[in-house]
Amino acid sequence: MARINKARYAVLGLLTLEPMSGYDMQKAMHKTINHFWSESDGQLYPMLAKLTQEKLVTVTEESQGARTRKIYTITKAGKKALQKWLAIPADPPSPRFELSLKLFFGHLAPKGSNIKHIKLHQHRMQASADLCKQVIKHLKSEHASDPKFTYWYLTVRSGYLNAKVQLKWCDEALELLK
Amino acid sequence: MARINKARYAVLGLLTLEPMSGYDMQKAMHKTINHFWSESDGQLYPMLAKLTQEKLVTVTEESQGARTRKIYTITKAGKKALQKWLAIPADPPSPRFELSLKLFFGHLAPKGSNIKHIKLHQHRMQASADLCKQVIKHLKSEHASDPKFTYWYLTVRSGYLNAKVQLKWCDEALELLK
DNA sequence: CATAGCATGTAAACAGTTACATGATTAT
DNA sequence: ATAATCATGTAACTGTTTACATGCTATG
Repeated sequence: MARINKARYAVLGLLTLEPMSGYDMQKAMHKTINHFWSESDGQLYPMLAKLTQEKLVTVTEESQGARTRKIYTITKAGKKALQKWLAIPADPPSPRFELSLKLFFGHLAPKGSNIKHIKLHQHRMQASADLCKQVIKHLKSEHASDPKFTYWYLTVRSGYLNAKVQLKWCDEALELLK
Repeated sequence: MARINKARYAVLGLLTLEPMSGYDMQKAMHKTINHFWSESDGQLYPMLAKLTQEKLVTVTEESQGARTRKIYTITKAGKKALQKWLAIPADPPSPRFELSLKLFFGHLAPKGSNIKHIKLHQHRMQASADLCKQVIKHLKSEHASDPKFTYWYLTVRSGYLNAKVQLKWCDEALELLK
């Protein structure tokens, strides 16, 4: 079975929101899909170039003085490719939870390090839950009538529930280990 | 900052349980750390060879007739390397939830495909929750007095809670989309 | 005039998957 | 006999991160 490159669809998807530059896309990623998807800079620009070559996006250069921005726009073919991918069932995820891996061998770890790891995780999950809560609030007040609202909401809701249940797990874990 | 190869520590960690062959390790992975960690075959054998070269593990060949098995044993240096890694805080995970990515652009998807994806996810999460439940039961009856018990339990407990909250999310999502 | 942010990209190295290749042993 | 499982590995490809490289523009 051929492997499917998902970075390309993340990029194509973002370009359906509006035409933008590579730099814009970095920021857009952080504002939108960051809870459940991430691409590194090193992937982004080469992917945009590749998609241009494949005619799934087009470029227009916009210059402001000496500086030029390359604005990418998705083509009809690009949108079709995205829609085709959207219909394909997701691969079963192959999980990589470093914390669990460390904890599984926790009896070999130096004293206190397990608890330290869990407290760090707790801190991150609290931040994630707070952020999701904020995003949901923002979505409800600004985008409630948008046809995309339900879909956007569901992704953030998933992030929120995950963070919350991880916080619950942290409490249990700290109780058990102390 | 240098990147840390985690596959090597998964391998070293499994070898602390008991000496085993590459083939054994594949099975051991499925029985133990599969809920939160996975390595492909293509990683495993080269990694064992590499670790041998670095003297973090040793090999002894065991022959049964014409067939030979290579049994790997962790060395003192290997155990030290593992313990050192166990003390290092985990990297913040960079999430890759394909389902969320698809759903985020769900308004562009063909009719019914979003719901199909969620139902598949629901099915997988139910299977995962059931498996975790079974593993917990097994742990409690067979390993309750093992000093590793608490750590093993916590990893499975995390998997169970995650699966459960995802099932809750599936219910909400299906309700919203129907 | 220094600093932060805007803007685009490349190169090297490493990680990871898939498919291929080979052959022995055990159970049906 | 034949199928499943034991057993070890390689090669090719693709994905991904990190660090590097360059230079402009706005703000204090």
